[in-house]
Amino acid sequence: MNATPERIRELFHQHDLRCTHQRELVFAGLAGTKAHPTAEELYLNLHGQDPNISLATVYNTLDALSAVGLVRKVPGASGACRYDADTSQHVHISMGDGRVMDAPQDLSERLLAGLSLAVLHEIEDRLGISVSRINVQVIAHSRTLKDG
Amino acid sequence: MNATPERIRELFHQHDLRCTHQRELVFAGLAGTKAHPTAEELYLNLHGQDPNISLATVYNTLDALSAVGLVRKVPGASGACRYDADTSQHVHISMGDGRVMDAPQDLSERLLAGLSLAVLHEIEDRLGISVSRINVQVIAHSRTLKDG
DNA sequence: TTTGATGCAAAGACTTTGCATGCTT
DNA sequence: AAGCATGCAAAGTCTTTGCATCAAA
Repeated sequence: MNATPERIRELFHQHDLRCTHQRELVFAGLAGTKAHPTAEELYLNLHGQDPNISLATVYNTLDALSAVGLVRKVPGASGACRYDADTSQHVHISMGDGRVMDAPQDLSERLLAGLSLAVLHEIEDRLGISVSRINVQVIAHSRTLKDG
Repeated sequence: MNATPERIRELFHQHDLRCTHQRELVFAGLAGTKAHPTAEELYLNLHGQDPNISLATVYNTLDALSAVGLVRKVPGASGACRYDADTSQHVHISMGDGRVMDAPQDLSERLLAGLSLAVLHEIEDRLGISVSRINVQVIAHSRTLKDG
């Protein structure tokens, strides 16, 4: 999902975001990993490329980007908030240690395909709400030899 | 889901938890609401019943109870962590303002029934992990007159 | 009795904010 | 040139921890 600088500028313009050096770094850094990093992890990664970037800017930028839907906060059960530049519907696998992985795309699709749109509409109607998205999160832990 | 004191003592014993007054209060308080409160909200509720209970104890107790599976942390996108004493598989609806509601039980069941066990097993096999649970979270916001 | 839980306050982790400066438009 | 973003540090929010005391087993 490596976004070119041109593509990033385009995305930012589409969402009325000023295109600053730091924001490009943050978005490119997030788009270039599958690790769903925390703000601080991302900050440490970016620090090599621009030693002046500040953690506050990383937080501010991630906020700005999630406000317009260019990145998403991924709900990990605990600890620091994690971020993902892949905003397509896909299944997250939360490991006990806090790491979050993507499910393989084909399996994500097959799992999500089972969710009934009819039921979602009924939820909307009965509760008088609008559904904007569904998160499916698989809670898992690495398998030991004993597990079956 | 109102748990009697006897039932609570039984549950605690089953999980090798000391049955203290405070823990009973916390569990009963959580089991008696559908509001998925934060630790602080729960603390404020319980404070009326026992003005001596401390926020730290509420946190410690909620940790102890989730460690043995008697309560669950519910992933709300942001802000303070929320808790639920209903540990059955059910769908959570996260509203934009941070509140979390349960989906009506019949709709929860119908939605979850669509999730393919075969796909879950394939996730386990392919990634070499053990799946312990699935969270399905519906992101929604209250409907305004304009929405359609 | 022994062991673990409580309450308090302090420390810690994570995130946001105020403000002067600098960069994007 | 105007206005928003940045960097820094301070403040804020949420959670955990150390320790003396107390209660459950």
